[in-house]
Amino acid sequence: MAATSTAGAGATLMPLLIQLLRGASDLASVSATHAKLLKLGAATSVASSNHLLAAYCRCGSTALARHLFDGMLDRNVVSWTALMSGYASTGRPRAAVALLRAMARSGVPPNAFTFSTAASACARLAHACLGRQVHARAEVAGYACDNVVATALVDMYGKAGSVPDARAVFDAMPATARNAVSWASMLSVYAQNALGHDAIQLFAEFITNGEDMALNHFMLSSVVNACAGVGRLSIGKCVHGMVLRHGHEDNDVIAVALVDMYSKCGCYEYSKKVFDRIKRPSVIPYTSIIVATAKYGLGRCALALFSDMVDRGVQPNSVTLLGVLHACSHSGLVDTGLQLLRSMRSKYGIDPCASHYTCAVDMLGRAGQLEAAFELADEAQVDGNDALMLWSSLLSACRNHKRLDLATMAGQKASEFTQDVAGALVVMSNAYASAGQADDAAAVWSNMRRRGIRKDPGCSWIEIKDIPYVFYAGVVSPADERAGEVMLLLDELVIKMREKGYKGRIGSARVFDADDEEDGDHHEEGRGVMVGVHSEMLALGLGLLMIPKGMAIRVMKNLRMCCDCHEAFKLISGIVEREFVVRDLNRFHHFRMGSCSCNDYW
DNA sequence: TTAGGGTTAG
Repeated sequence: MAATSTAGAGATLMPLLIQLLRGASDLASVSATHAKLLKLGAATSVASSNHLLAAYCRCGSTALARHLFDGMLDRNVVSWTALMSGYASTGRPRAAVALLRAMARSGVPPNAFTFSTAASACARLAHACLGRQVHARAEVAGYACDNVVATALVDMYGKAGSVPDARAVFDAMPATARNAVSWASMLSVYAQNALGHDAIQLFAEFITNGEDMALNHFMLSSVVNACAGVGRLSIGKCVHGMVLRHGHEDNDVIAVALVDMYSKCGCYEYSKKVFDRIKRPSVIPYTSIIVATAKYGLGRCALALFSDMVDRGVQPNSVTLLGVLHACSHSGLVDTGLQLLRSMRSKYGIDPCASHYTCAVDMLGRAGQLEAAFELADEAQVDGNDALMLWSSLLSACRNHKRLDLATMAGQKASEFTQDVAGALVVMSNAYASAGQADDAAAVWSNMRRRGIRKDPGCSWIEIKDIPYVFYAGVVSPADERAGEVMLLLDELVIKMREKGYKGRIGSARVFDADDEEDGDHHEEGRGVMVGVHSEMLALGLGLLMIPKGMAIRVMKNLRMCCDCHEAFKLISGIVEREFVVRDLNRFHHFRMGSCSCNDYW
């Protein structure tokens, strides 16, 4: 009789206890509820065990969840999937994938929940091979066309860097199955894989085809991110308008994306404005603005933002400190930077890693303290790709400071650490060239050509009336309507620059004098002629022709700007009395009235 | 029991 009454009480209490479990986020309350269920004799049913399992996973106790799972007499698909999800979300995605195999052996058939969880685990691993196996299993089981599974697969392929596979899964989804999440996932696949133009294209498609779906903050942040990557200011501004119209201006993730976008599009002031609107900035917004400030060469402002952040009790992370070091590096604040590197651990509890050392080595190298840079590089004790980066950066510092003896040493060190054949060859050819061994350098290049090894070509681009124009060094297609005009304009500018004493090159060949006999073959009606003109010069030329006076000309480049082009941009900004903003691989240069914001320290 | 977004040197 007593037993019946307990069972009766259990039946009444069960929904309440399940409700408690669903809302529980701390281990203590989950354990307490577990104890109550045991007391009621209701803890052994599959349903209640599954609720307990999920609750333990939610509060991060996968060990307890596993213990419970192992003791279950009967397990269904929910039990397996809940534990899998627990592993995936607590940093053990490999264990999650292993569970999928164990599940197959156990004979419990997986469902859509299982496959989307497994795909998400593979996404965390960024492991295309494992992901493909999950995809194949889902296909066989007939769940690959489920919209959640397909979306998880899109995300997985994207995170694993297989963009065409992601797109194929997205394209295979029936249009009616695609929802805001699937579109947003595909968009972020492009954005995360540095395919900003494709992301923007997809966004345009979404706006045209998917008007019935609400434009959500995930999509907005991804597309802002894409605009940042490719420097499409006009689209970025347009999306900012959408952010405001859809009421997402208080979303911190979008705000950070906007800070980053404006900064990467050369509009530091807008970037700062967006940052200043964030009510209580956390570490990521602070880091973002510090990095932006550093890239504009405003080292002291970046340091001020950093101390403001610390004063407000926001704990910096490893990326923040890298940003601060970067600020010191680009503003010549060597002592401050070194102090920070030495006190990272004691002050902020963060151990310097390869990236911090590389940044500090770069800072010393930039300042010409090459011996100290060598010592620090040796001290860093890094290997693999990190070491390649570290020594390559020191190599370029040695070259810039014309220390050819040290350049070959750094080049030798760098090439010890690379498996990338092309990378090693470029490093070595640079080292030879710096040491004045031009023949050796040329031999390396011809060896590369013979073996069909290529590096990505340098290019620059400029956006004019919402259209991006891309230029490669020395490549001006005669079919381009304005190519002739661009070359003519550059010719004229070079003559004016020469009058001001410019001796540099703006291409792979020197700028010729009209009376330069040696290069007489290139003469054309007595005018100086340029061969292999650098891509940023071509972009600037088109900008000067097409962008109305009074508007700044913004040029993007995928490599570092060379010293000669830097000098040329300075002079031209004075000659034509216009402002230019150049975003190169590392930072910004703002040219105005014959000088640059970097004060020639970069 | 399932899917999506932010900062990172050279």
